[in-house]
This record gives sequence, C-alpha cells and structure tokens, in this order.
Amino acid sequence: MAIKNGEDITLDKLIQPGLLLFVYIKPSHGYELIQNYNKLQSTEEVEPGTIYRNLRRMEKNRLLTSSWQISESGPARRLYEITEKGINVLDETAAKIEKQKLQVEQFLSLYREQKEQGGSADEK
Amino acid sequence: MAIKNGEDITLDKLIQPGLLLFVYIKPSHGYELIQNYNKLQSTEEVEPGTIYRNLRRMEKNRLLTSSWQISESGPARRLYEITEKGINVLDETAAKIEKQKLQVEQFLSLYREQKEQGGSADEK
DNA sequence: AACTCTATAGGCATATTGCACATAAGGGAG
DNA sequence: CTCCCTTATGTGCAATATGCCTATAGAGTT
Repeated sequence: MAIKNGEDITLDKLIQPGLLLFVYIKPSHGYELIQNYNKLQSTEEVEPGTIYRNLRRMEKNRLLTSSWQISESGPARRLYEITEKGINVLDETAAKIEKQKLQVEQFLSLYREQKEQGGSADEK
Repeated sequence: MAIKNGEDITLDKLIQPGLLLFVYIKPSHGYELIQNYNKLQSTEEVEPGTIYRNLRRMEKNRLLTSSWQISESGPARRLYEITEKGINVLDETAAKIEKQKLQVEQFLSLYREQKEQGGSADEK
C-alpha cells in the first residue's frame, strides 16, 4: 500500500511473491506477467510500471536473472528466470504467507465473532 | 511494506484493519493496542510510532474519535472509539480481507502444486 | 504516414515506515 | 531529593514503494 489518497485502507497485493512464483513456474517476461497477474489474482489491477520496477528490483537482489530475447514480431523482451537464491526466498516467503493466512483467519474470526454478539443487542 | 532494506520481501501486517477491529471490540488507547497487537498477531512486531501514527491518521479520516482520559497512575491516555464511518470501513475492509484470503490460498496452492511436481525430478 | 499492439522503463509527487529521540506523569529505591 | 523505570504519546529524518503520466521503440496494418 502506498499512495492514492490515504482515505481508504489498502491491502498487500503480493506483487513480489506472485511474480517470483510465476517466474518459478515458467520463465517469462514483464508484459506476459502483467497479463497473468491481472487475470489470475482476485485483487485490483497492478500498474505495468510497478511490475517492471519490481522485476528489476528482484534482479538487482539476485532473485531473478534476465536476458534479452528477440521475438519474430514486436520489440525485444526481457526474459526472467529464477535463481537459486530466488527459490530460497520464494520458499521463505511462502512460509511467511502461511503465517499471514493464519493472521487473516484470526482477523476474520474475531470480526465475525464480534458481529454476531454485538449485532443483536447493539442494533443501531 | 516500506523501508527496512529492500532486500527481503515483506508482507502486509494489517495494521489499520487490526487497530480498527480492536477498537471496535473495545474502546482502547494506543499503548494498550500495542500490547494487544504484538501479542495476538502472529507477525513481526510493529513500532509504537507506527501504531500511534496510524491511530491519528484514522482519527483524521474520521474512522475513530479520541478523548483524553486521566488515569490514577501514570500519564494521561488518549482513548479511541470507533465511529459509524469507522464501522462501515471496517466492514468493507473485512470484505477485502476475505478476498485477500482467497488470493493467499491461491498463491499457496499454486506454490505447493509446483513444489510437488517439480520437486521430485529437481531435488537439489 | 498514421495508428495500434507489444514491450520496457523513467520522472514526479505522495504515502508510509523504521529508527532514533523527545516529552511527560507517577512511583519506588537510595 | 535525585535517579531511574514504567506508562504513554508523539515527532524528525532518511529511505522506500506506489500511482499516474509520459517516453521510447519495434513490427504490422490501413
């Protein structure tokens, strides 16, 4: 979460973990990852610029490597592949996400609990 | 996720949703919320400064209201209560978090699927 | 020549955090 | 009384990440 307005509460979009996983499944380039990401994930769309910057960042951090591929049609594309380090980080991140899932479930169960109990007596 | 190092992938800590829910359950002040938050949630600890700033921000956005309470022992504390708007935002946020849970589950299932299939032939 | 699609990327303003530090009340030890 | 610890709230600064907009460029179509 970053800019926008500060008014509404935004949630994590798992950009880096998602990209890392996609590239792990199949080496790919930015434009394709944008398509995949925005079709698969059930959240708001992510800016192309954000995707590209995250890919460059992950390459800088040696989670990915890239090489230019000349395609028969259209401009050259940067093909990303995951590194050993990237796989390790992916594994660690998956573990963190499991914890986050617990956290999310904890939030939702607390929320529902409160809605059920407080809802009847405190009907406004 | 914000500062730190840029090296490792950080996940959302649900600070605002968590605080909003806690205050919804019981009006409370910052110091107490820090204790609750850092004890209940299964993630890394959150800076006191971050908690206080989020509370002030949510008050500015009219999700919370605060009033000074003088306690018998120790300095005055700012007691936060949730507003109507805050409850609405909490409800909306809970809906978003349900979606995020799906997203998280989607990530984990894709991840495990890939680990099982790729794992046997590619044992490091 | 103009337009569209593919493909990558940077500038700028804004938002948020981590770390450190400041402030302040009250209580206990010496 | 002074020093220190706990409670309690907050700010300044640098760093980081994103949204929105714009630039660049190859290749094919009209």
